[in-house]
Amino acid sequence: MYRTHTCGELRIAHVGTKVQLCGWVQIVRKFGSITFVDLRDRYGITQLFFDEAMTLELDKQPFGREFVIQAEGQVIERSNKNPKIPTGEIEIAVSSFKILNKSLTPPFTIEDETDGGDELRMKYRYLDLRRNPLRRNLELRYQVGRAARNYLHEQGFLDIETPFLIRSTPEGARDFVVPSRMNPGQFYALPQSPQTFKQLLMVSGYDRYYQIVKCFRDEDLRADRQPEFTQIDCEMSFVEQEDVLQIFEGLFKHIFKEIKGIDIPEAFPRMTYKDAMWYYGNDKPDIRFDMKIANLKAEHKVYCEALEGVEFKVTNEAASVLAIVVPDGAAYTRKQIDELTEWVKRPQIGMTGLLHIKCNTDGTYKSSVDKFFDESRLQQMAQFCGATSNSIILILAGEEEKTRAAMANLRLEMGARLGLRNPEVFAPLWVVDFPLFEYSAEDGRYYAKHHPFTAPKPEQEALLSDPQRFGEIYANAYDIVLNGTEIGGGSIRIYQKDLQQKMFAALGLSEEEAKAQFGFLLGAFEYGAPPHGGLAFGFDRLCALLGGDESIRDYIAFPKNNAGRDVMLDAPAAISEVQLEELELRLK
RNA sequence: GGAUUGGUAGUUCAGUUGGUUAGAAUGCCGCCCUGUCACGGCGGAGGUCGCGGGUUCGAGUCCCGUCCAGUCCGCCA
Repeated sequence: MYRTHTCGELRIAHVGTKVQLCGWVQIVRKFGSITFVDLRDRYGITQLFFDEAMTLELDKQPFGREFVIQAEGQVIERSNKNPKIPTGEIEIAVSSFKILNKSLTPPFTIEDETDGGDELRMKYRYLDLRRNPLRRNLELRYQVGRAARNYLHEQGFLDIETPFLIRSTPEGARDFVVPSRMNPGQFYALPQSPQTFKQLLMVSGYDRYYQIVKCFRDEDLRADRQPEFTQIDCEMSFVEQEDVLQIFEGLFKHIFKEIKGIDIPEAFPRMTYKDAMWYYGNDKPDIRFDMKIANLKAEHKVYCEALEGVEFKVTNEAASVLAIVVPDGAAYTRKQIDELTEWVKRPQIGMTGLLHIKCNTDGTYKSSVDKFFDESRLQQMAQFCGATSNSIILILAGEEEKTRAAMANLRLEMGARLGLRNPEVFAPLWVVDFPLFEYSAEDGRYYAKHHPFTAPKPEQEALLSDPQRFGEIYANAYDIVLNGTEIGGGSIRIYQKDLQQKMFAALGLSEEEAKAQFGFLLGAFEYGAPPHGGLAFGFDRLCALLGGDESIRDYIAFPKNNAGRDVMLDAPAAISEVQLEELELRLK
């Protein structure tokens, strides 16, 4: 037996007990002829006391940080207690010890606030994972997964595995591909999601399915995007959108209750995609704070009459003129406004300028466009924006999509600056009624907004045969959004063969292509496919948000860097000539 | 594919207008210390300033290229 207790469990009540502990040496404090050693495992830290005789034993061999040791001794009450740690009232009077393994000096400190940079921490991930913050994150991840499984189990869902080696499809993200040795020149693809499999399971009658499952996308990465990531993937039969929203709102509330101890009794707010774009500039509004966008002008249509009949090129030539009201902003200095202007002019935002109107406490207005707008027009605009006294109205003007995206970013930035984006406040909502298609001007065609298996609103099915009106079609597709992050999305699916074929055709797939790539699904739809729908949650993102972080990297035990590399394994890497030959991949 | 920030001791960073022998903190090593827990005191070792080229009497510092890392845009149905 190596140990009788962990390093986190001994208390004053254990005094007198003979114990054996194992763990890593956090720090050695030599104090003349006696020695203190903090011994660490994932449960905590316990202080070991080496008296004069034991210190002499210690000094006989190299000993230092991160050595793995086993120590035996009696639990004694400390003469100087440490209230900062749970085991701080006791220590172990070591009577014998054994060095189980030595350690090099670690390249960074194994402490909550480490001195290690990101790159180093990634390279020595196994050391980084010894640190409390990472350990807590992985424990949180486990608990979130457990809560989800418990809830879904209670709701009668079955966890069914689906294959990782599947077929590449053209729609959506790039696939990771895997060459097949037994089928030279042919490739598997790793799934971007188990979408078609879960639909087939519905056809097979498994009417409530879920899986916490890895998905793979070969696209460029971000702080919240990894090439392999985990989804809580769910699908249900004989449901309408309302049923799906109810079940998964319940899942969400259950997770919040279990993980954060937060009760959310009321139903989540719902917002249409149109409203989200109109009032927040994107389809994942952060509703922890208000600051809605005022549409003075949108898609060349003027909504605020103050803009009419003014010889001002910037607003006249813009497709959109959007504004937000920043409370207490009337006192902004020239310097602050210039800095905000520079902020919106950064290439990532890409605006050419920022207009403002100060709404002073004395009822007067001072703006950067006084030359063009008289006092009454400024007042009219302020009223339109709902501006209160002592605020500043920030205005962006330009091309529709770009301006809307820029205003969404500016809104988030101002919210952050005003401290309105508290990570301990959670504001979930459903965004519903997504458009079925999204037009790509670059490719001159429509793409599925969600995916090609999403059903149009039933009353709009007929429009599928009229490409001129694709832009008008909406879907029973929905996202769940938390604090400005999309953490899940889904839809009611197509379950009739004819409709699915029409959808493929609308997306530019010929009948042959559709049959070659999705023949299995079309075939299945001929054998009694039930109406169904579902959704998938981004598990990594959900965990990061619950942990109060933006980046998902520290919620994944072994993540990749932003170039998709595993710097610990140094993967991806070249493979041998023999492997290349077996796979018939060698360039001849 | 693009924008941007960074790369200097094991680590985290500073390094002025281009100018003597490139610094600090921490870690590491040695000595001292019987109640520490961010222990303390004294001493010491530790550098191809990412790499290549250029400008210059002289480059950590300026220029060009390149590699690596971070953030963002494009991309991510």
